[in-house]
Amino acid sequence: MTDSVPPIVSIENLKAYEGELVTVQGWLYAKTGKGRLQFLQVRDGSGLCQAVVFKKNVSPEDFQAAKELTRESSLRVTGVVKADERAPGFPGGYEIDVRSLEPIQVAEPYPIAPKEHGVEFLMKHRHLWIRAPRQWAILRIRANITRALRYWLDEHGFVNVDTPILTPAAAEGTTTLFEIDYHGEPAYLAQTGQLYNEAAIFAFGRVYCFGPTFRAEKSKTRRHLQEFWMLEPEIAFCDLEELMEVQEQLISYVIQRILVENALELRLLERDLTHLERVRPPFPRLHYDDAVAMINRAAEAGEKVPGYDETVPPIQWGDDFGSPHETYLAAQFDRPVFVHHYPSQVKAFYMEPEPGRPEVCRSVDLLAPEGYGEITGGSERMSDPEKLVAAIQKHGLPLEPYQWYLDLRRYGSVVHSGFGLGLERTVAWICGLEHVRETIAFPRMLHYMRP
RNA sequence: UCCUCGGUAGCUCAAUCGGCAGAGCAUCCGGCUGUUAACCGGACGGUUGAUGGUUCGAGUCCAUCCCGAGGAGCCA
Repeated sequence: MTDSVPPIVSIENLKAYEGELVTVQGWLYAKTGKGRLQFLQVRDGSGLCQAVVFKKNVSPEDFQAAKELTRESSLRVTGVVKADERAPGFPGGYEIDVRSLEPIQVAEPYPIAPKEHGVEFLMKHRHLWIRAPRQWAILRIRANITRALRYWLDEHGFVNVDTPILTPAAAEGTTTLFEIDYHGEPAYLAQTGQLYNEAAIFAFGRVYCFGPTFRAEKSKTRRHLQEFWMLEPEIAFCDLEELMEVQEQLISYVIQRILVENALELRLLERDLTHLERVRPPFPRLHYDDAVAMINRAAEAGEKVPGYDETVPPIQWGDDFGSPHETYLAAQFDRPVFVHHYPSQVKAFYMEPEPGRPEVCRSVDLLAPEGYGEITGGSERMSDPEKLVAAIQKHGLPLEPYQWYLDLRRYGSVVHSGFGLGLERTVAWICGLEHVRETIAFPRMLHYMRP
């Protein structure tokens, strides 16, 4: 068997082949030449490892080929796996002592150097930028967050029901929507699947949808995209308190799983893990009344908003929080915090008013720590048909398009609740990123959709 | 939509008071047996975002526009 062809192995599995002859196929991330020695850093999608080409160990042709390889050239290298503390890469610690190599394509000069670049340049080369180690780590974590979210829901009796992306009207009647031509009739890209989820719970009990949503808002901040992915669970026979329990269980599960399964990626991102390790139930709960009092106490004392370089602005009871308010509130806790019972006037029409205190509703937002802002928003839904009709009219919305939605309250209405989780903000928080644009392979931002 | 900052070599940036357009990296050539964004020597590299104006002279000052970044509002 001495003439057998060496196996093609993944870099993440190199360790298992120590001392053996293997082939790795991938792309050249970086190269350092040193006379009769060439260090090749090879990526294959699963990781990155160093391949060492000694002139005396390979044919003259192969050594010359190694010298002529450019960054991002595709290649196969065959050699013996050796443990070496000096070997860079991820997982790292193992390198390939090359015996032969086969360039597949020698790449043209690569525009992205392994050093500092500006945001504009990198975004224009997003199709190439995603090859970089940091982006690789982020997008792998994103994929695993998605997997963990779905896994937890699937294991807890939720049925995945996909909701439409093309919709006839605004679901909440608030935010700006992208309009398209639906065979002569105006239609809109969905900003939420919630109303359809509410129909689905009467068939399946617990459901979730998970897909892209669209907001045509002129938002240009580190927390906003025009197209983002939202996970929306909806649960029958569930009130506000139970809704918060579901959220803290789900989010804690995801984070603890990422800490274990993506330790390598988090290390690559140099993420401070102490914040994430604390994310376990229960999360603190803060009533809107108390939040307002906290903010105004801080405003009076002239406290600074962390990372904002301005003092906490005062707030009137009944107003929604601005970004500085949310950032200040979240900074007062060492884990995500629920803020519940917002004023009804600043929330959507379908949220259940608090019995005996209709000026507030049974709504809840989850604020992530470290300034990442609102990552979920949800509520107990109004279940009484007459109250819902009144709420729709009070918000100045037409009744006719909501007839099917009102049907849900006519045929076996029950207490139910749901929430939406912004995937990109969650990824940014877990990865410790400055901006959500790096949390999705091809972000859609204000006036920016190429590539 | 509003506020603030920015646009100079492929990339990251410098250029004093308005006075010769510069450096590092990348690329190419040569050297080096343990490099980690290697190092040493050499070469190549410019419509200073666009248009108009002020001036003997504009990267620099003025006006308008284009593009980008951060923030506000709104939201996940």
